[in-house]
Amino acid sequence: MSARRTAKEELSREAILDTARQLFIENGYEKTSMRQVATALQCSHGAIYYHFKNKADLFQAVVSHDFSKLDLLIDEIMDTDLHSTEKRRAIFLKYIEFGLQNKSHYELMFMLKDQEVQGYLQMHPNQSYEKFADAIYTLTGGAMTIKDMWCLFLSLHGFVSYYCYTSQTYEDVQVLAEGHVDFLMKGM
Amino acid sequence: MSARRTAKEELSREAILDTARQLFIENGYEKTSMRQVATALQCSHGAIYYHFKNKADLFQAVVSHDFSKLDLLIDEIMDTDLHSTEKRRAIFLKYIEFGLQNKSHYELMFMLKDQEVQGYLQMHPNQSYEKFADAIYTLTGGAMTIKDMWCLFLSLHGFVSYYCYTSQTYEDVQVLAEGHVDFLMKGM
DNA sequence: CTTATAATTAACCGGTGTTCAATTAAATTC
DNA sequence: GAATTTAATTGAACACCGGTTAATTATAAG
Repeated sequence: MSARRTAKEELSREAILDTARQLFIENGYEKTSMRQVATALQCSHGAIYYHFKNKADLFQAVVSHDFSKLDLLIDEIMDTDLHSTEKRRAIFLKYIEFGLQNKSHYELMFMLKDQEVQGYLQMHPNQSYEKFADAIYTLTGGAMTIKDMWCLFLSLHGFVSYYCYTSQTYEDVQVLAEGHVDFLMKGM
Repeated sequence: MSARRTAKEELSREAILDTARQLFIENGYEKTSMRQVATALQCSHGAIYYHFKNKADLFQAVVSHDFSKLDLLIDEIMDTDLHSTEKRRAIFLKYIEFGLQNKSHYELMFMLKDQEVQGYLQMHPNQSYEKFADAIYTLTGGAMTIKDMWCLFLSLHGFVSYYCYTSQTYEDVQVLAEGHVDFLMKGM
């Protein structure tokens, strides 16, 4: 193969990010290798190092881009004209969906303590909880205590956290997720 | 060094288990190597293979031993003469206490992603849940659905899982734990 | 034509789980 | 007590895989 691709086939930063994202999400940080990413991109593993300093840097780039997605999803729901109870239900479910469709991101936010990556990522894990709590607080008209909101959050987190460690996708456990959300709303 | 140790310094299965447990707990499954275990034991890495078939087998042996602890704690509560509602509360709280007082064990039991080991291990978390579910089922006189029980379990798991990744001890979050249990019992 | 750019490839270095012939201590037999 | 057998341990070797670097080469741009 030629030592440099033709213009149209040039490796773009975006293409690397997209492929890396997919693999990180699928297999997690540690079980995704630069060589895997390169193979999936059909390029050499060395090429990636032209665009990203190292593996942690690549991961950081992927995650920091996706980090605002959850906030956006919550905003979207808040902007619908659903009834507030339904909005609440939708947010709970969306939270689970997001967590399980971005398992490795979720791990990073709430569960990972890898020092190698930690150095690169100075983010607040509770940032996404704040967004969540604000929304729920608004939707219940302030009728819910801070404490109960935290319990609710932890109970959702339990679902995500558990299924993060299985190979099941969100689609696989969607019905269970809906049941879990119903269970929690019953107690509110 | 001689090719075989003297009788008193012979490598015992128990010694390997104890050292391996410590390392698995400290660093997790994937970041603990057979060579590390051997180094800590001051023996050769080959020696371990005389006592255990392979790494997953060693890990399995460590974890299966520790799993029975939780079952015992539940039995203890069931054998008290508390009222069934109080037993329920006590079991929930004990579950959290166990999880947070054995954070690394808990991680090993419920939060390990390794495919290689999950095959070996998946039986145990489920078995441990069965114990939990049986107890709750008995205490509610069969009034609770299987589904709701699983939700309850996941909601407890959420609490443990979250605080597993903080430096806080069970004592630090005991009040919060009691609140969480109350929150969940309210919804039952 | 020259230069900057972007890709390839080999290589380095350290790590992994696992196997196995060789070795030695202990146990058993004579 | 000596000879033999058995059991436990060693350490080298195997066959990988990992991140990262650097020299090299081919393309595009100026």
